[in-house]
Amino acid sequence: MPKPTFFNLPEDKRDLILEMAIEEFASNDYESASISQIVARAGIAKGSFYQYFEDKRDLYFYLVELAAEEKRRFLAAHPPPDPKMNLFDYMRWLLRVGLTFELSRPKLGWVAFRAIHVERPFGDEVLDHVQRSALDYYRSLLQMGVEQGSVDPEIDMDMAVFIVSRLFAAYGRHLIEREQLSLEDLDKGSPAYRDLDVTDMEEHLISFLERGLRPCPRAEKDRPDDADQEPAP
Amino acid sequence: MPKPTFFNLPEDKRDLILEMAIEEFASNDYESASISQIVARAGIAKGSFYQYFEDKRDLYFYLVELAAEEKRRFLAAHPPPDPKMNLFDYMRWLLRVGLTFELSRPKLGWVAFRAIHVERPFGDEVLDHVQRSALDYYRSLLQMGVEQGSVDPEIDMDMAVFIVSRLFAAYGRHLIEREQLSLEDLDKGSPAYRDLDVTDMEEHLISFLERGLRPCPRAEKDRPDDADQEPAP
DNA sequence: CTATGATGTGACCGAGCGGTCATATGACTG
DNA sequence: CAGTCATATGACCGCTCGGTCACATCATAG
Repeated sequence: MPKPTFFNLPEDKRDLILEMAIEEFASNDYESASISQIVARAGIAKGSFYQYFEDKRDLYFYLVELAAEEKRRFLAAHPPPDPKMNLFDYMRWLLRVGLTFELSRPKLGWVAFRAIHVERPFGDEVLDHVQRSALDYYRSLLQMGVEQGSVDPEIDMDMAVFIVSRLFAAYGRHLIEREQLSLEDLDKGSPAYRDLDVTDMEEHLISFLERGLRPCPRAEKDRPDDADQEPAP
Repeated sequence: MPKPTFFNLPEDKRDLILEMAIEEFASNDYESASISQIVARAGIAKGSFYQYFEDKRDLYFYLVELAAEEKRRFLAAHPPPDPKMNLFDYMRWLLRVGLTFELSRPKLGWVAFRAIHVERPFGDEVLDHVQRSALDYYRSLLQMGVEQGSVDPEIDMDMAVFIVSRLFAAYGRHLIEREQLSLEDLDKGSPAYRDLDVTDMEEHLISFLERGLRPCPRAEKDRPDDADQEPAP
């Protein structure tokens, strides 16, 4: 955790430092992210940085937790209209709010993506529970879908979690790349992306998931015998 | 491209250098991948390295092209039993062969993953065509599926390509992480993964894709009016 | 043998890194 | 005023980096 000194800082200064840190860790590996760059861009002395954080790793862990925390806060601040809605309507909401978050804090999104999917500079020490809690969230959603009757109970739950989590996680970055949106512009709150109409994409993805997950009226296709869903690993 | 000197090397030595280079670029960013580490592990002098490659970037580009080329070769060496088979059977084959490749050369897979999905140290200079050709491959597959009648022609093609490519790309890494397979062991040809029975996972993924993509006998659900597939962006 | 040209080598260079520390600054206390 | 304490600073340290270069090695040709 950052030292108390950091939290005693005026908010502007603290935010500026965090912004520069996020930018650095969003565009570089843990190894190549440079404290020297961060302090230079934030306009503080190297020594000051080490009054705020124990070391590089301290900052890194803080940023990753921050990313998770901010996303949680964002979701909580934009709750679905009806908490008991149909699973796929709920997913449509989740996809939309998740995208809005990713478009407004794209660099924070990259920090999390790197931490979860590309590098683990300190083993699974911290990340593990962040990733796991996201997966558990999807799992409970899908479980709810099964109970609602909107998800086929024959579906393999692990596979369903894999599919939904990967597609949802990739969705934002895919859209950013496809539309060639600039992370800088997005971060500055550029209104550019508001011109985007994503309802079609959203609809295509959700309706694909619905077709793939919902109970299937026809028999389980051509392999009717091995439909067990968890053949003890 | 590497200098002629590199290709004049005895095969063992060349392969050893490449193996160490792949290992380094698989576990590090472009920036943090270290030539010093590579030459140390390969047992050659720093000066020798620069007889073989122009510079770090030369090696990097070569490795990325190599990864793409090796995967193409692997697919070509394990062709599907019947080239005219049903789309989803074809996908089952592709998933299986792709997984086998990823399990036998996992580090090469990481080099490609980093290059395509996490970093572009030199703009889109080289990678673009590698990624694009993979996407075009999936697109033509799906197009074929439409013509076969196994894919719903109403499906949005871009979304379908997104879904299939992301899931296929994530599948191998997901399995490696889930089973906690060691990249070292896999690279050494450890037989460990042969004990794995992946047919169930495979079947779950493919049958999910089939449900999601196949023509839907029922009406287009509850939003029958806006079924256009590309409302000019 | 010598001469030549390709290949191998590691000390060396300037730069940037994470991190430290003696010192400076400034606000508050008495 | 002096004394104290939290904070700010940048020169500095040891290290590693990508890359270079003068030189060593060696096979072949004459």
